[in-house]
Amino acid sequence: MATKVGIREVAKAAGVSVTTVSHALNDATSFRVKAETQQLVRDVAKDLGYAPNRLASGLRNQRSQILGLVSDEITTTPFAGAMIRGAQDAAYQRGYVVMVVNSGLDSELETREISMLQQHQVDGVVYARMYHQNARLPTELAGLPTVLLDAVTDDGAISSVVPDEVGAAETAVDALIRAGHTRIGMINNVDDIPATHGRRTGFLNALRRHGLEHDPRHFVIATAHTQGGREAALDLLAQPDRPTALFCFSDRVAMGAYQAAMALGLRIPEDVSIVGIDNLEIIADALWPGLTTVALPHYDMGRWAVDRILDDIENPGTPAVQTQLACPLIERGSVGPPPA
Amino acid sequence: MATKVGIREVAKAAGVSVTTVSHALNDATSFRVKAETQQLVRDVAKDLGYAPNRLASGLRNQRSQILGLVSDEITTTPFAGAMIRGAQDAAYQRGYVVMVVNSGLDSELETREISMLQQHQVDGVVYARMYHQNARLPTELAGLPTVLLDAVTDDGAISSVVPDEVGAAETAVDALIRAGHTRIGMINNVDDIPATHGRRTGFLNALRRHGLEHDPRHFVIATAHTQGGREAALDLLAQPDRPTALFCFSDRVAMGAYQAAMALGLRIPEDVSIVGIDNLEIIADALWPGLTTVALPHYDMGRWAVDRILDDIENPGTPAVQTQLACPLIERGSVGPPPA
DNA sequence: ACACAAATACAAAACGTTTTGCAAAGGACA
DNA sequence: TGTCCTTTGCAAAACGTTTTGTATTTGTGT
Repeated sequence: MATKVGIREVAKAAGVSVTTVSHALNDATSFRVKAETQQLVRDVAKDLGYAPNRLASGLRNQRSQILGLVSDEITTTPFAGAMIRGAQDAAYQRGYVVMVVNSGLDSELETREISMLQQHQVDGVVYARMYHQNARLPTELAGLPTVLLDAVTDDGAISSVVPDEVGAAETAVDALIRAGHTRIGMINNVDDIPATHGRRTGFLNALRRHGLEHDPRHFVIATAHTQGGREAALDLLAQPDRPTALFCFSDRVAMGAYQAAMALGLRIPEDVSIVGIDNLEIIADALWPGLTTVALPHYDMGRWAVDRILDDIENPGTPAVQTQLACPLIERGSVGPPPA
Repeated sequence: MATKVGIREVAKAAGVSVTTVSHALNDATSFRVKAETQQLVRDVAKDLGYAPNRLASGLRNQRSQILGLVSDEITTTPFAGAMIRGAQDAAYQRGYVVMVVNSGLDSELETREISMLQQHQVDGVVYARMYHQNARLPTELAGLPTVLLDAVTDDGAISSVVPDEVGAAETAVDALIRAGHTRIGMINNVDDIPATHGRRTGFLNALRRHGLEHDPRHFVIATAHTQGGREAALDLLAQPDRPTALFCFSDRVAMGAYQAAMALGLRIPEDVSIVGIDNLEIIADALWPGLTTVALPHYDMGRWAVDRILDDIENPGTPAVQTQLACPLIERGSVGPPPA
């Protein structure tokens, strides 16, 4: 087993001093080393399989090249996975690496975990809330480059990235309108969260923009899971002049709508069209026919967040910016023209 | 903004030397400091909000207190989330923190990412394969405490943890038998992976153990997603002496079985009972009635893996061990007695 | 009181880098 | 050939800890 190769081993092998090696490797200050020497050093380093010890360089530079990612809830949905992957991809491309902690709803635990991150001298942290709510940032994070993911602050003092909820809803409803529907129902969420309000106004916007009028009887509120969706859809579809299309708060709700349609003997999309939001592949792809839905950009939000942090690190003092990311339509088989 | 507080600030504030502070804080070597002095130092440290710089201590101790987690595929299912959470929880409890990288199927990228982890001097890595296959470990990992998660090596030279696939299948089928079923069908996966074989033998075991005979016409193979399950179940349930219960390779397959049953006008569980494997809440909870299924212990595997690594770090040379973790039955509403 | 042992605190070195201030070597011009 | 300037290489300090070897204090027994 080869003894550990550090910068001094490289220096010895190349017949130069460690200073020279350092300069050759970090070509920032590289007018101090002759081009061919630099090349030599690099070759030797590669030959020896040299890799810098980032504990040491981090200590010296006061920069760990580590980003923290604190998330409240990482399980139960694939969303967190996509977000982490986006963050990690972006970090990797810029030479950083991501430390993940998650604390559920235990905010004392969260505090301690943030402290761990700080002990490791993370250069910044993305603070992700899975349930897209207005959140206040833990005070411990003050002074550290931070961006909020899937949440916004009231004061706008810190950058944040969230899905464009109203745009998402408009996209979904537009798809229905484009297919020819004029009587469109919506099953919304009961919870008082940004998604609820955003998707409602998106729904109304789309209707208004196309000059369609909104029948309040076609707007119902349910708990945001499959069972809630089923019951709500049962209500909606049993009405005499039932809507010919349903815009559902989420894919899980949409799944309930499928069940209701099935129970009522209505075929999708021949008798009723359905569109959801989330693009939970595990559901949208599994339903029959496949569910047309609008994807939430978790991967992109993860990328955006770390890119923003790294920009801020490299160029401190950049003013905070609040971003909304677009939500693309994913077409499968659940929307068709309205029945004649 | 308070200037950064290091060990020397604490020392000055407490009126002692930095050595004393260090000894007081890491009570391992603590016969060298008087108990009350130790207490004093600790109080002062807490007052000042002192937190050690782990870059520095890691450098000195040759121990970073960081674990790497390399995963091939982190998105699309909630499994990875549960696994990460398990790993992170266990790590946190023992004072460690987890660095996550994921590389998809790009093995060259994986190599570079592992190199990043090593540059950060991770003390160990859990190498997770989401698709439970026999895997060989990247050679770069040699010499670093490592455990395989959801995969095993041929030579058994390195510790691993996987679900007890045959036990999982037995548990699922037992539930059916206990409810009184004697004609039980299985929809298995086509892919040549451990899960496929394990669940098949578990199925056969359970039948044999209860003296039930296995009707080959009640055993079908399908691609492991909803559509495959639907088609397979359609086959199975259209047979004249159709099985009264179906054991499905996965929850997604089971979802297909639901669709088939619905299409054939069979009620669940009155006309046919169904059980899956995975406990994908997003599906199992959403189906109607809820799907009885067997949970895959991803959270526990994550925990087990890091606990094993940390044991190995604290006590090097412990022989490798291959573990299978139990898979508990999660009862919902999809199994009942067979129709009269 | 004295010597000796035990208990406690301290200064300094080390971990692997980066970077600054200097010294040496090389080249050009007079 | 000598001086001066430019180019290139080196030694040493610093980042914030931990730990070893040693000095100092405190306490005990005679």
